[in-house]
Amino acid sequence: MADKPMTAISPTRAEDYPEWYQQVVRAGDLAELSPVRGCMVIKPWGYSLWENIQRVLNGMFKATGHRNAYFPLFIPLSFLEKEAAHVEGFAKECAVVTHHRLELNAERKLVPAGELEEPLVVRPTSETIIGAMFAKWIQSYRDLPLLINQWANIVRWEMRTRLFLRTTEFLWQEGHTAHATEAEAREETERMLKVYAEFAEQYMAMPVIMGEKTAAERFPGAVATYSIEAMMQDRKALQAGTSHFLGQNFSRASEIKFLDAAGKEQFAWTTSWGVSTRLIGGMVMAHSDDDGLILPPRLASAHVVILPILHKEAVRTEVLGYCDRLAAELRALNYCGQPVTVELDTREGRGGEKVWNWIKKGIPIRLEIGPRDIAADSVSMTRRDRPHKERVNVPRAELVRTLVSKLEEIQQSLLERARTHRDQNMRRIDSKEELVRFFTPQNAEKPEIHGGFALCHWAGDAAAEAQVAKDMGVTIRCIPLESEAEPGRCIFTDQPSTRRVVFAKAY
RNA sequence: CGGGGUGUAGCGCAGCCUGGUAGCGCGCUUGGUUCGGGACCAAGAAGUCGAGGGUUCAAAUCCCUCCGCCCCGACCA
Repeated sequence: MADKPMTAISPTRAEDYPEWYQQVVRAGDLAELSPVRGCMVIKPWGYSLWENIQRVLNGMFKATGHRNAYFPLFIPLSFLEKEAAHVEGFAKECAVVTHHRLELNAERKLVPAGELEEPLVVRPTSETIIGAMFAKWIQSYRDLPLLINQWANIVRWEMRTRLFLRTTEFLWQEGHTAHATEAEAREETERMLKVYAEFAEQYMAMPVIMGEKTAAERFPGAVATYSIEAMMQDRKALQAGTSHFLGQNFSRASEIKFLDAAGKEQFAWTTSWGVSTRLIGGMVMAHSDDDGLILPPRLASAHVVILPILHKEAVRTEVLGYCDRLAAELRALNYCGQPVTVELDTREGRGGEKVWNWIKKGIPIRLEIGPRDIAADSVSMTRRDRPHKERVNVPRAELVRTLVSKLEEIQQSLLERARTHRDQNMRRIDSKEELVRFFTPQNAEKPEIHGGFALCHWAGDAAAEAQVAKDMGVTIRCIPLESEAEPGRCIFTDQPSTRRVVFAKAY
């Protein structure tokens, strides 16, 4: 029996997808678990992904008229109590600060001493505290719309955590806006959802479905919640971003009132929307393979690595000099409005080991340069989206001329690959039996990758929705916004339905 | 919070059943040979065996208590 091909990551996706994911994150040096339960340390290679995400999204938020601000980490308990549904949704996962001082006791142990009059909640989201400030800032219709965003950390005390996908503390961005009319607020909700969808597809190379959440999946306190849903390589759905139309629920709770042009007092209409470091987990699961990370060039921590081949002492200086000059020339190039980023790996050590190191880190392009290449004034290039053996020699001048378009080719090939994968695993399903078959693995002991997105008619029956979630762990991910209206009958209740919704297992 | 598992060197593990004072692989350090795709040889550093208590001449090993972590479930971006 032949051995299976050696892979840098073990287990492979097919063998054990969740474990593969953890190993890819670790081997790619993105993040690791911290001494604090459920919290992660994001390492430099992973954090630069977040910096790139921030940079691009910030530009998109500014372009749509938003401004950044910062609100406190601590929220008075009483603020959270103001909106009934909101309380219910978040109370169970709040971290609470009750003391403000530590003292040494007789055993030389630090113990909390000064009890707070009112406990402070570490923000699980900031609607209430931002609402309190909005109430002060808004008096007139001339103060509207108010379009604010903040980059912040959030704490939600989750039972189970996974690196990037669900951690106790995570980084995110939350936009909060207030408007004079319902129509304007609804428009904003949709606008930002589209910003997220564009970002996911154009930058993360991750195709998404935009849709509205059912009541069961709605943000606590929202009138309507919308999301972008992406399919991971194990065919499960990842909610990658949300946008909420909050109606007047929070403006009533926080008394965000204004005088309209007719001099009449009205409650403002608000929205909120966010994406988090979860996006990084999504990017990993959308593109990486059994040899580790594959990063989309537009967000990659770096674009190119140059690996000088330095075996012979005699030519060492010459090789390094050549590589330095090439690195400088490549850095002067522009990709997607940013300078091309180049890593020059001059570490000691065997070439093969270093090469695999960069494969696992997912860098889009590797260049190996030794005396033979220099003699020919060419470099040996390998693309992370192609097989590792597929190495091409490119004349140096041509490399410099075509590097940017190569990066863009990789970006597009990743998007195409992800789109094909999603489309191949998205199916119209017209009976409950077929749905059960679709989401039932062949091997119940050790479920293989199965299922996908099932497009089914559903007439809005919450009981049927809850039942399928309980029986199979399958939920309605969203009611797609861009699908064609199509009359049909609910696969559970046989009631008339106007359009299909997306059923899937989810993260 | 319920069910299951696990804790021994930086990481991954063996040793425990049948007590005798610490071992393997990877990594790390040093030297050498190698080197155009995951090298090899040699020497070395590194562990209060999760914590506390008990039994014993003797405990990683047996007994009791506590703690951490992981997986499954309920909850979630």
